Amino acid sequence: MTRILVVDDEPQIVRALRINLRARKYDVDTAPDGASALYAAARQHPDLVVLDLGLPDMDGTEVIRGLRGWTVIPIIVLSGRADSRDKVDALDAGADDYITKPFGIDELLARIRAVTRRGQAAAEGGSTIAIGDHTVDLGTRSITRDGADVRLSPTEWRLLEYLLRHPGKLLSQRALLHDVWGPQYLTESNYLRQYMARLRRKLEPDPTHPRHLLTEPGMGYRFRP
Amino acid sequence: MTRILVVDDEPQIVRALRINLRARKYDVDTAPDGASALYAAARQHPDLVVLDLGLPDMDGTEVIRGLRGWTVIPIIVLSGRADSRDKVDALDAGADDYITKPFGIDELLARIRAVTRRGQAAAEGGSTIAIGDHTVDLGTRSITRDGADVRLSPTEWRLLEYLLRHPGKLLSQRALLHDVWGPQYLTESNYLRQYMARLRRKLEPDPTHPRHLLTEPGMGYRFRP
DNA sequence: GGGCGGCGTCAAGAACGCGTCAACATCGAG
DNA sequence: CTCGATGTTGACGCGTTCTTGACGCCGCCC
Repeated sequence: MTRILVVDDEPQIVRALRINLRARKYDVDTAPDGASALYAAARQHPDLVVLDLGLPDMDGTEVIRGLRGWTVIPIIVLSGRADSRDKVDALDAGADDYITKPFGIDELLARIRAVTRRGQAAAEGGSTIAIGDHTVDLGTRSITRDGADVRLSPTEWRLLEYLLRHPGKLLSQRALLHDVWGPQYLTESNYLRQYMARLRRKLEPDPTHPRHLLTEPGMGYRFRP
Repeated sequence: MTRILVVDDEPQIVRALRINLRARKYDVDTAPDGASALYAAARQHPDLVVLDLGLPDMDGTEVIRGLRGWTVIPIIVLSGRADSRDKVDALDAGADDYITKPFGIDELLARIRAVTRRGQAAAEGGSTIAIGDHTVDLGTRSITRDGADVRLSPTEWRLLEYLLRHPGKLLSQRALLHDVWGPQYLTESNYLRQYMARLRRKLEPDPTHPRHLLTEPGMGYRFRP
């Protein structure tokens, strides 16, 4: 879950944000001033900071600089002043986005989505799937087994990807042949036997007794996570 | 140098942006409508797009989606409407930032700096990358191997940079050709073989058994840190 | 129990992708 | 103009992958 740190000294705004963000399944921490914000950030490692510039104890850009000294997590600035100077200062200090009060909650949510989406894309892009003692990463198209790489041919990859994208589901031979080889190969069950065997040799601990790449006689195949 | 594509149908705005951005040492391309914007982006590979939502030929969010289909470069949206709905739509379509007209040029510049800084931080992290016994610095475009410099041609640099900016990820031949040579070279796999060989001769300890610039037969290439 | 279809396995030729070499074109500097 | 560096093409050989056929095993049904 995404953890958001809200920094603002006005209780009613903090309350409104907390309610709205929690409703969207975000995890929310709050801090009323700059010092406690820096402390909370170091302690809780939020995934994103929503920061009001008008804090009682220190200037908002100081908080930004304090965070940027050790982390690159996104910072979205709230401010009551639409003054261009403030925006420039905050963004140059390291803020990722700047919203002027009064703002719509849906705009804030959209900007949160934009900022976190970017972070996730940079971090990985694809989740990783465990199959036996192998780790399959569909994003980078790589498979590792205790450090060593396992190489797959293009056809092997297409077949494995189709299986992994429908975990637990029974996939008919026709469906597999259609999506991996194409509509004119619907009867070539030879290929399927051939390449399922290859995948098992490369991925199953005991290829003759598969535990994840299962055969459903007369029907098709199934990937069991 | 950072290359910026400005998309707007109002000549005076385009002119003002061009002058101001050029003064800040940005490289500026322009496009008056959505179709030519998509064409120019595919052709010139800008590092950032400044996009006006009110285009004559197509909706701004359509342009965003068209770009997001193949690239992750930052997109900053300009709009005359402060309507919250428009902001949400644009950001959810894939925009990185949203500025309402009228805006101050210094605010735009600050947001450009914020967005490009983020991209660089996400891409490099430490700016210097080790590959074998060589040290590659993407910031200064230099490579050293125990004191001695290694020289690369412009095309070799573009190819190496694209590989290094996606460490561990499988990069298809199409993607590499598109981003290094351009969209009209998608089938010229000759170039790829030629220049991968050059990079390996210059960077790999044993070019015939590459340890970092790997080939995935039938699929593409991969940089292993 | 015998026939039958589905499945796993092996083997071998065909097709394809890739690395490499060599030659030519282009372009800017001296 | 000459020269060197860089980009552009074509061709060849080798290894991998794809394709195809055949065989044996097993469970199911008649």
